[in-house]
Amino acid sequence: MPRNDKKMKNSQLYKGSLNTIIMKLLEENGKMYGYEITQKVKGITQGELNITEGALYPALHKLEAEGLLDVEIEKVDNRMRKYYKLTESGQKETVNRLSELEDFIRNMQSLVNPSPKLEF
Amino acid sequence: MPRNDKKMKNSQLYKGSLNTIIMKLLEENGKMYGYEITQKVKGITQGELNITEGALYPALHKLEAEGLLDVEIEKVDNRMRKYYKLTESGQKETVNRLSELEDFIRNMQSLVNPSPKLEF
DNA sequence: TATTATGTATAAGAATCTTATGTATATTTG
DNA sequence: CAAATATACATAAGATTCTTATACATAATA
Repeated sequence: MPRNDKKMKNSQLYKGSLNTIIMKLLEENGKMYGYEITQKVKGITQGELNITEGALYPALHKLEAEGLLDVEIEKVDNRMRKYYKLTESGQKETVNRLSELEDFIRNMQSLVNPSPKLEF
Repeated sequence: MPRNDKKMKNSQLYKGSLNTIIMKLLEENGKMYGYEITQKVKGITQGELNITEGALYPALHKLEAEGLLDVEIEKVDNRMRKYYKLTESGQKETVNRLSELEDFIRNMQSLVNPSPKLEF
């Protein structure tokens, strides 16, 4: 009966990174639909990151409301798909978000793996 | 009049990483007090990450309540300091958290910087 | 025929953080 | 010397993001 019994062991660390992930994937692939994004992320992370629908769809709607994404509905095999792509504004913002992500990763690496103290 | 005018441009990306940062610093430095942690993080990240008290102190209290940290109060220069250190349980958990962080960083790098498609 | 996969959606609640305060002492600056 | 800044802890209200659960619907598979 339970339709969704896949265990999400996603650590709290991923919190806050979903928007950046979505925008990066759209920048790379032109247009994608929600379900496709979840599968793509699962593939790239070898099953380690499973985006839940409860997180994904509200995020997509919000990015659209902010004018960063455009949507285009298609019907494939009698099933609805909502393709999202970056707007011009979204493309510019993606550059900023990716830059922030690089800073973030660099900072986290500095914290976790501090450069060894110089000895003389 | 405004006592706290430092701008926190911290992106949402850091959300969820505070506990891991705290535990790693304690693992590295033995014992630290709250204010010291904020200054250390600011230093390591060259001012890019400023932990707010509103995030830090509740996090420390929670880690203590979970049995991962021990606290020890000292008075220095007539000012109170609460030194925190990892419990045994906290040390074990730190290993897990750091492992999770490494996975997280690796996955984010895979997403942002995908290995180029092989061409023949 | 029942389950799994595909596909989108929302609501309730949890977790984490920002912002704004509050309290107190020490040090530095105008 | 008075005011501002630095040091040091604390909490409450609200925002944001996510998990969990549920809902609906069609296609493919067991």
